[in-house]
Amino acid sequence: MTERPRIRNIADLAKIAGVSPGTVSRALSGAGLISQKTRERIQALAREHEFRPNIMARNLRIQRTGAIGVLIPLGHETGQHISDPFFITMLGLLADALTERGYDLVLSRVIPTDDDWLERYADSGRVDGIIVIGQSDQSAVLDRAAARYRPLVVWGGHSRGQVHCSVGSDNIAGGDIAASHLIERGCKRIAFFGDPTPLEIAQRLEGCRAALARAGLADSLTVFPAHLAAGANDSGITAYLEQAETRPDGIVAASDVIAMSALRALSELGMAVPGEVKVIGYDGLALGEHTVPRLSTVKQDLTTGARNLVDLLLRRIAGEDTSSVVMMPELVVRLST
Amino acid sequence: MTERPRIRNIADLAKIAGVSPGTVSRALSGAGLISQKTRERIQALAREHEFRPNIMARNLRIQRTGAIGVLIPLGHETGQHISDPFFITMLGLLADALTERGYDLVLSRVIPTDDDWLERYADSGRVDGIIVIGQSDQSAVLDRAAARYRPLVVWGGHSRGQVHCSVGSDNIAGGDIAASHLIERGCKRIAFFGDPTPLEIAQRLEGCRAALARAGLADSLTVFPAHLAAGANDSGITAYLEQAETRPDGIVAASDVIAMSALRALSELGMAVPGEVKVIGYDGLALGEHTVPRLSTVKQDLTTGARNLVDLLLRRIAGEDTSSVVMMPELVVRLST
DNA sequence: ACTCCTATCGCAATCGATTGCAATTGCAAG
DNA sequence: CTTGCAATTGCAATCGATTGCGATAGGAGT
Repeated sequence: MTERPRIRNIADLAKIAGVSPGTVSRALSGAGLISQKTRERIQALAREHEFRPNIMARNLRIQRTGAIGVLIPLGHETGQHISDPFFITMLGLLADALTERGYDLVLSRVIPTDDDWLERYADSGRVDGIIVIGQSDQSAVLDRAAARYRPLVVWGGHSRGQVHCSVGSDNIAGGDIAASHLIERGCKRIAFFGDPTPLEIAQRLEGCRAALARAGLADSLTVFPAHLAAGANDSGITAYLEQAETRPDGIVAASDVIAMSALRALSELGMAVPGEVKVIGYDGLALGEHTVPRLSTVKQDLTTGARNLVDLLLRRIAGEDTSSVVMMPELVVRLST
Repeated sequence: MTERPRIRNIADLAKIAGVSPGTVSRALSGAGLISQKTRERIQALAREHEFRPNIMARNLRIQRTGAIGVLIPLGHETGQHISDPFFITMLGLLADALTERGYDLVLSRVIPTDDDWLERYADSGRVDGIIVIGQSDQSAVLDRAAARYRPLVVWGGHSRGQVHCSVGSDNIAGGDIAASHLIERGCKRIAFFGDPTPLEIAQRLEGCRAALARAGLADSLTVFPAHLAAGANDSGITAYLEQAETRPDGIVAASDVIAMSALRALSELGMAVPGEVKVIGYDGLALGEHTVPRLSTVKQDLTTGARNLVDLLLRRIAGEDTSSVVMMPELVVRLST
């Protein structure tokens, strides 16, 4: 309607405005020494022509992509979807936190087949920094990459001597809280449902053990290595619960999703919750509000967790050196215990 | 260990190799006229020096970003998380399909405050194409954007006269299937749980109505506008079910998540499922396997859905013109009906 | 009116890879 | 040994925005 020649780049706009490309750049980027008048005039012109500076050119010149990679390693269970509601919750929170700080979130699922998937990704130059959700069984890989590639933070557990910067809740304390709660409720035969291959799960189990030891119930603990992924569990859990000699009166699930599977299995076996068996989950997902019965759980504050992840990452990108953050989990009592 | 001067760009490598930058480019990009010998020599050199061409420069020259934007508009329920397991399932499948085709997936949550969020995003130049998950109540916005911006596909319902290219299941047929199933099971007073503001939900309701009309039960349908988001429902659903005069004997839920809330509410009210009330969900998520009782549902094949989305989008990027795809949903009978 | 200073603006190099076109090399045929 | 042709390689422009440095214009001060 206005002009035929579409404005494709900053130079075109400069021509129309009768100034140099540099001036247009300064006018549009906000900062820079430039007079109020010309700035407003050029911005108005840009708006009128619906012109937006090319981001790729900007990225090249500025030497940053404006994107953060979020990686989800699926080390301990190949071939699975990200069916865990935990991920989406975290992902949504990260998306918010990153958008707020002006970054895009590029999502990549990774199935670690070799030992340098992380370093390859870091060197690919597609992102300015990396957030890894969950250590899975890749702690060594994470440590190696962190030694060389600075802008990297990880959601997960913290262990002594760990090189990479992590954010997560105190899994040992969390496991302790869960087990202690069941003990208070009178449980004597406690089972832990979860595969302790990933670091975090191992820590939760460790906390469990500690609580039981304090109560003199150390040898009453049984461990069933249920998978984290929804759906992979069910027949196994049912079979496990059917063995009368190991039938527990309290279950500490390594995640809310596992707890959910346990609840269903118990229901099908006709075992009352919390009457005969008490069940407590881990994570504090919204999901737990909808189970039958509502799920007691150990809640991690994922909102501040996501905020911490982004905060630490951006500080690392800025060159700062940051140390890991461990948050305290919190008991949420609902109706399953 | 080898050389001090780190190889930062293609020119450095060229110097070392004793060739021109152009030759290095050709050697590394795979294609291009170049002799076997030099290609292998240069590739070996690149590997040795751990050199990877700068992606941003490549993007600028090639005029493509190699990224696809996945947008999730949250039009009808502001301030919510993406707590819906449906999203994560779809997201995971999309991530796989896109990675397979060499694209990155950049995730953005959008809370539509104005009418041109989509066009702004499209013009931002950050991505080569856009996939929108769910029409929400933004059909008009989608249509307007689609008229101008080609590489755009949408997961959701299809309606006559729709401009944008969509992939989704036949929601009308799906609603029909759900209601018909309940009718076959002997239900007389059917309730639809779901807020029909989004197009897809409205279509499911329409299908429901059609099935009831055929059975002569047209005026027995009640609609409760439950929110899609988990957690927003519960008190409302319980209150609704407590009103004796409207107590249904069959519930068609607009999503599996809503169905899950319904199951829990029914359990708390002491109403047996499927004895007193039958419940059927919609989506076919893995989640449904873990509810008590296991959830009957109308399943959409999200795997081929995601594949279709990516396929159509890439063809649109290539300049082709594609029309919408409607897939047939499928009844999955479990134990809640 | 003249000098000086500074707030703005223009110029041109730069980021790093790609690619059309021209030049060179190699090889084989005559 | 020379010519011809084709396979490789080099050259240099290009993608579009940013920014340090130098130039200019405007105003202030005397």
